[in-house]
Amino acid sequence: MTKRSYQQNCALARASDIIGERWTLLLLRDLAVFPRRFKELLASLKGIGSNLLAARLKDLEAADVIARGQGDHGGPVYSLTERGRALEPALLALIRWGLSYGPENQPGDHHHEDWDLLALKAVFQATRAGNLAVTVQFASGDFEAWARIEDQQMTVGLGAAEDASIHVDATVADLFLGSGDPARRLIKGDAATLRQFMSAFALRI
Amino acid sequence: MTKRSYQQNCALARASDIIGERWTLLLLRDLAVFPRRFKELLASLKGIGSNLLAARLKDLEAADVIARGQGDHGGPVYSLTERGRALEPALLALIRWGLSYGPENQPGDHHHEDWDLLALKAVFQATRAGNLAVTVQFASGDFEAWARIEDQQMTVGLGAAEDASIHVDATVADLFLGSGDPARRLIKGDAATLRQFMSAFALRI
DNA sequence: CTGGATCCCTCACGATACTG
DNA sequence: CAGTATCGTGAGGGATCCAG
Repeated sequence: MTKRSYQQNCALARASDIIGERWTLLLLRDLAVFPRRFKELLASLKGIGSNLLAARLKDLEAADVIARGQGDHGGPVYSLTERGRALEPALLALIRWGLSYGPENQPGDHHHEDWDLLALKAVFQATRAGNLAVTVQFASGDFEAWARIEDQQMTVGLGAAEDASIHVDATVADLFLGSGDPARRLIKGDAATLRQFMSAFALRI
Repeated sequence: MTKRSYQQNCALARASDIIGERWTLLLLRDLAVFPRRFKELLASLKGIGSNLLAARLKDLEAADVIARGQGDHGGPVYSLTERGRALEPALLALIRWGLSYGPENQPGDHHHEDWDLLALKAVFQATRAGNLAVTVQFASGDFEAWARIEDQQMTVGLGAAEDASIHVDATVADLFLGSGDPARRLIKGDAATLRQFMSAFALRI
């Protein structure tokens, strides 16, 4: 397995050598939200082929972008290293650019609710957050995730957050792109705070 | 020419559909500094093959990322559209990440001085610039470029800037990575201002 | 059953030759 | 000079197989 390289002494070319191959950015997108196992990645990256996924994981691990750990179930779990997490600003910048093509769904497109969590982070505007401190719990079907704003920083994650003061019966897309008053999604918490939370994001940039 | 797509309703996947193919980011890197003609791109992207370059240019033009214009010499010249320029933050973020692998040259790597102009923009720190307003002219061999700081913004370009108050006999790499006192590169201008200019960049982030 | 490895076919890539 | 045409090669994609 001899890796192909652009052979250019340029930071962008070096970055492209590592994360520029097909599927790699999307793979890192998934890991940016939560550690994943092989099967989950295979399901998320529809069409990748298990051999290619294995090769990508191996290369990224060798490049110190991801690490292979041990999950609760005993099997391997992949997560970002520090260097991998350092990619997040670049991912968010690319997402912002991609959003300029509109959030519209193309017929036949796949969709995972998890992806919207990173998109949400991409359109978060620290200056709009003020001194807001809140954690919002999303739940819809088998999708369960949270988003927290605190100290003008935003963090997201999968699963349940114990400190969530607001619970909505919605995915991220439901809440931000759905029709009607978002407040009707509320299961628990204050409608005004939810509005304040939502106003911290600029869907159109 | 049916384009391959990830078919995911995700901004990052949509961005990858457009600028995620091999060579594309490097091609846009070149155009981000200056409009280019076919031959120049072919020379910069060593190894691309003229058919592939032609295909990439066509796809990017169709996606409204680049535009094909007419140069002084009568031949076609490619430049970024507004949407292409909107990619710059993402390019700079990727460059910053790539820089964490160090600026060291690998044996056999190609290098164009132009690439360092974008890298310089990537490590520019507005907060360090203060109220500095200066244009620095680089010249070394057939390389001629300028970098301007004004209103805590930085711009770069190829060629000569009439308003350059500082002239150095150096490439960007010479000035920032070269050994010895940078001031000895001065041809015209104030050494203290040059130091101030250089201190507006954080090569290590 | 999960986490891969192996195989094989196809297509995108890369080099070169050629044309307006 | 700016591409187009052609073609060999290797990476990608899909299915299947194997080990823990």
